[in-house]
Amino acid sequence: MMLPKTYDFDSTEKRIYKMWEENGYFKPCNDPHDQDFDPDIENYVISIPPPNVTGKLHLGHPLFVSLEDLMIRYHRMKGYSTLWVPGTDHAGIATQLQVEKKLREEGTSRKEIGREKFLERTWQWKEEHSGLITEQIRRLGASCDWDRERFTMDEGLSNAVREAFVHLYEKGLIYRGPRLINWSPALQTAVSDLEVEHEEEKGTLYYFKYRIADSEGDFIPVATTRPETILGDAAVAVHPEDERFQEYVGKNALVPILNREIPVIADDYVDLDFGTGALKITPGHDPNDYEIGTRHGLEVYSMLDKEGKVTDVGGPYQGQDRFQARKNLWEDMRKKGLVIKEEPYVHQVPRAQRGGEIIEPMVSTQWFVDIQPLAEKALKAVKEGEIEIVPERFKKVYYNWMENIHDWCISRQLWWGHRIPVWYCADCNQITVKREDPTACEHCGSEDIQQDPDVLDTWFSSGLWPFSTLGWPEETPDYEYFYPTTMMETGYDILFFWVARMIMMGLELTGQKPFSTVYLHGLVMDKHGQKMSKTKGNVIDPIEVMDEMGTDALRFTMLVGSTPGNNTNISLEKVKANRNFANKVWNAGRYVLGTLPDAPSAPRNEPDWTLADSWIWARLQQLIRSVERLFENHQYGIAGRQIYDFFWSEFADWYLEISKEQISRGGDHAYYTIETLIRVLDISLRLLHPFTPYVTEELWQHLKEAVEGSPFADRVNDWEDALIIASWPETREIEGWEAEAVDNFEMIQEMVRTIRNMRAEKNVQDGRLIPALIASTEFAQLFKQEKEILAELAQLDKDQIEIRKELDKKPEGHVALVAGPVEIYLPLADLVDPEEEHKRLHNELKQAEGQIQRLEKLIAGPFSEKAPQEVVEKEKAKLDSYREKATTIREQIEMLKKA
RNA sequence: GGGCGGUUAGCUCAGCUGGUAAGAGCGCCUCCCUUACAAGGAGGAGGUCGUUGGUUCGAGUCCAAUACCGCCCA
Repeated sequence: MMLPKTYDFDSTEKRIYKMWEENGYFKPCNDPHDQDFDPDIENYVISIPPPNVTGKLHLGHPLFVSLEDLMIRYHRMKGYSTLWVPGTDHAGIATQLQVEKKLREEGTSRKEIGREKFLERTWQWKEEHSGLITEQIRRLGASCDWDRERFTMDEGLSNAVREAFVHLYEKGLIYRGPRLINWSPALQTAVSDLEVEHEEEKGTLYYFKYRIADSEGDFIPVATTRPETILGDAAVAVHPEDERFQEYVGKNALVPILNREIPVIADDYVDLDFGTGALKITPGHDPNDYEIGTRHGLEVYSMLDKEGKVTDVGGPYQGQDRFQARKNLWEDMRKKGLVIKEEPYVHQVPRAQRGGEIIEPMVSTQWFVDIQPLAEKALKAVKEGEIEIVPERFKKVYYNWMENIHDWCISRQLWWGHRIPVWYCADCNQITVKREDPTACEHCGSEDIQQDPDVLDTWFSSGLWPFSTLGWPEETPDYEYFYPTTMMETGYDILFFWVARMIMMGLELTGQKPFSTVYLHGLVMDKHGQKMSKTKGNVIDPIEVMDEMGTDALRFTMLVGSTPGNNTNISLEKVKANRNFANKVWNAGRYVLGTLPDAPSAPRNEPDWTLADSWIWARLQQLIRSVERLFENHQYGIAGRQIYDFFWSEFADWYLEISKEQISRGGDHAYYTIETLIRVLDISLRLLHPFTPYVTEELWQHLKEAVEGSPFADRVNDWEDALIIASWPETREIEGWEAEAVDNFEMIQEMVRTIRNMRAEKNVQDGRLIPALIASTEFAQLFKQEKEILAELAQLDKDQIEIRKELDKKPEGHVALVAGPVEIYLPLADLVDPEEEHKRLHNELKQAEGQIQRLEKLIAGPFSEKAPQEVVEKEKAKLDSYREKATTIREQIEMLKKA
């Protein structure tokens, strides 16, 4: 069968994916649901970081999918019972916003249609859109077990959420109360600290007078970036050691316009050098002030309502929008002579991660997780090495966050999500917290109970993901066998959102770590390291990329372009280069398949391996060992690059070319060369499979089929039905012959390069075979043996190659070349310009002499004594070869002079 | 304010356990559409590895300062 000249990913990918899935290759090879299940077989489990159920693929997805799929495929080939659990989360805010937008377009709203109807619509929306993202993940080649796909709002996972909530509540780790939280006036919900971003923005610093009560004319100057919050001030604070304001401490100050009396307090939180050195304290609207307020027992005034409008606390400004009130109040204060000055000022503005609206810190009654006890355990698990974090530096970040953690506000004033399992009794005012929906108050039996209207933070449910997806709280077979999971692979940007919370929840709820290793990847940026955004117009759509260049190209780009924990800059040029690589693999495969018909049906003798055979085999074994070591250290990018280099620069560029000559000899040479081609290609495809699954599977299938119909049919007896489940190449011990083979082959390579170089320099026409005279004491034997190969690769006339141990006389009219200790003479008399030759040889001599000098100095120095013997020997050998080379060049120059 | 990362060829980046005049892809220059591949082949130009100091026989790699860029936390 003839393969197309170019790898056609378009016609391949869908077919291959379907074949994998239909054959059940994505399922664990040892499944607790099977008859012959063996609980002792080692497993390897990843739960996917669930993407937003109604989301669309962006470049972050190919990165994590490629990495996780690589880990899974590698371990599957190694024989682990691998399970990759796919799924999506309900993304409370994002999804609700999408549906609300839709409703708006229809001229209605969520409030208008009511909760029940709204949820119906949202489920409908989810059904319509959830297919997209999973379809796209499939397209990336993800080998996850789709039969185990989960969604955070599935029945099972909802039970898990409920169990978690009630468990924590019963343990006293969940409480409800008024606290300062981050409020989003536009979304009309509380959000957690993590969902607020602090951006530096230009603003104004407003200076004004805080008058002292009963002390006409006295005032404390105060500066603020948010004058409207003056309405909620509860104190004026000065530094205890600040002499300027000492006399006022203990007295009262008058809130501008409102004339409310508030105390002047001393607290060393105040920065003496900032602003005026005095601070207004607004416990109801600033986290730091809230803490100071708690310390000093200050009143908490809430001067803004949930829509960001001034409350009755603000007296005359009641009902005004927060920004309007700022203007009006400031204007009124100016009229009263309380304004000192304004100056431009850059300050941190809290904005909603979603939507970018300015977040309003305010006091609100919400549900919280008492996080300290959970954090302690989570901290310990990482500190004691029970959970490994890669790269290691993120451990510090993790510790720092865990050690300064704040209670987690988990209630959201949304409709889309897990409703809080708490019921309030209208009769006795007590609350009922239940795993099953109650029909009556558990305290007084009243049936007049109402469920809390709020839902839980989406991250509350995703924090349970590694175990809820396996069936927890039920002790399912999956949960028992696959939990704890092995690897948590995700972006470092959600270390806190996700990883940290999963560790806390996992340890608390299951009593076990949720996973052994955390691997954090970086973010995907554009080719200049800029964040991709619609406004910058630098967004790359992965779907388009796959359409144009294939999935393997995109995956390989992601994998080799990334270093753990570092951002990855991606550009179409890079993807293109890797598309070319996929095509290279394809064509090398085509070539190997094409050689099979030339193979004799059986060898006559035991194999007599050529230098090239030995070399490529030694290099391949080296590669396998290296890849193994790199995979163990999670250095997937480097591993990929090494495989790429081996395949292209050694296998394709050298061995394939040499094989043509060896096959043309026929007989055993042809037989064993073709066998080597098959073996090296097979192993290369196996190594490459986790990186570029499609092209390797497709090609491997062709290879298998072709070999089955060839004299080598018995070689594929132990090949599995598909590459995806084929065994991973095993590392072999070094047998001792390898180093010499590699050294000798490298000598051949140097010879060939030297001659090619000269051909190019002298513009010798491609295809023109030239004679050569080669002299080397050490390598004459080798060259005689490899004469055909040399001729083939350097385009020499093999009948006119003369190889000698030494020359009694240098030939005239030749171009003289030196490759290491070897002299080469090419009879290019017509092309030789003595002057030019002299210059060239002189340059080479100069270079060699430079090296000699450097090495002599090195060896004469303390290096010889202090460096390991091996390294010293290597340098000495180098020196010798440079000396030889220099001598040869000098002789050649002499020769040239005579001519 | 605390912490982290980056700074290597024109561009984008590798460089794992320090080993000896630095690698890749793209771009550039010369030649070649040879029966695996022009999405290719052969050859070439191009870098005092941000700066300064230190450790070491030996530093792009380890340590310390410093500059610039970026990120996280407060």
